[in-house]
Amino acid sequence: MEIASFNVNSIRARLHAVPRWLSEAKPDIVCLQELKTVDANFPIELFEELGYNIALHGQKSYNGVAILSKLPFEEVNMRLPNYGVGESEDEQSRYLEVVVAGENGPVRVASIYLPNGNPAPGPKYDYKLDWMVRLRTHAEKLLSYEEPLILCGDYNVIQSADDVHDAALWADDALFLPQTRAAFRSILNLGLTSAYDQVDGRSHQYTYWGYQGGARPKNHGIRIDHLLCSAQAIDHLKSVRIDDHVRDREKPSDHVPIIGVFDL
DNA sequence: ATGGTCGACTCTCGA
Repeated sequence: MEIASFNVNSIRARLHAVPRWLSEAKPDIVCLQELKTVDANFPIELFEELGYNIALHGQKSYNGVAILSKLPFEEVNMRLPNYGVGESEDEQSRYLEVVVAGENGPVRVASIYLPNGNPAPGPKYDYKLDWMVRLRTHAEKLLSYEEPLILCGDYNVIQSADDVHDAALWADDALFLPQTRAAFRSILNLGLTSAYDQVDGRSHQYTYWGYQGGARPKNHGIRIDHLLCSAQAIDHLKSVRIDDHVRDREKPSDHVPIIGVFDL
């Protein structure tokens, strides 16, 4: 089973780029982020024609997540539960979770668009940190099921200096502040492994290059898109890749897909 | 010499 994460930066601006990549890569499950549209304007038929079932949690203008799956959904859950942290409801569309039937039992997959948090400090940064606490609490609950679990998404976290071309330039950014990295580590420390880190002998590649200042040709990128895996998932991981060539095509997203191949 | 980000949406904000 091939499972991918792809922040598309507006699904309607990517009506060529996303289907093209899907028809080449043929992943079984794709977690999309930053749809930037309501469900009614999502191009459902385009992806159904490629053989996908679609779970949607859109929002006008900002955010929005979806999961495309060749396997039917056994369960679909929108929004992170509040767990008594921060605001009363998770009103921004940033979390969608499904269960599909794998060959050896259920596989739980989530599409996550973690808040950016800039400028920090400030209310947006507080929202990011609160959201990370809620995600941690929820991940702890999901891990208790002892199932293959893959939390895919744009985490908006630069985990280490190896994941950025010039750490000094990002020192004060919400994606790289020590508090952000500590919150991310505490999620990993529950027992989740980033699929990419599991593959030996690879120097860190990036998953995002901004549109400004020739970031892509200069390779001024960051690695912020991850597949976080439970033990029951990581034990079945065969390979991981980042399809960074799609960043050089016409009208690209600023992110590229990351794909994990699992024996599940 | 000029312009040097893009997307959604009213034109400025978010990333």
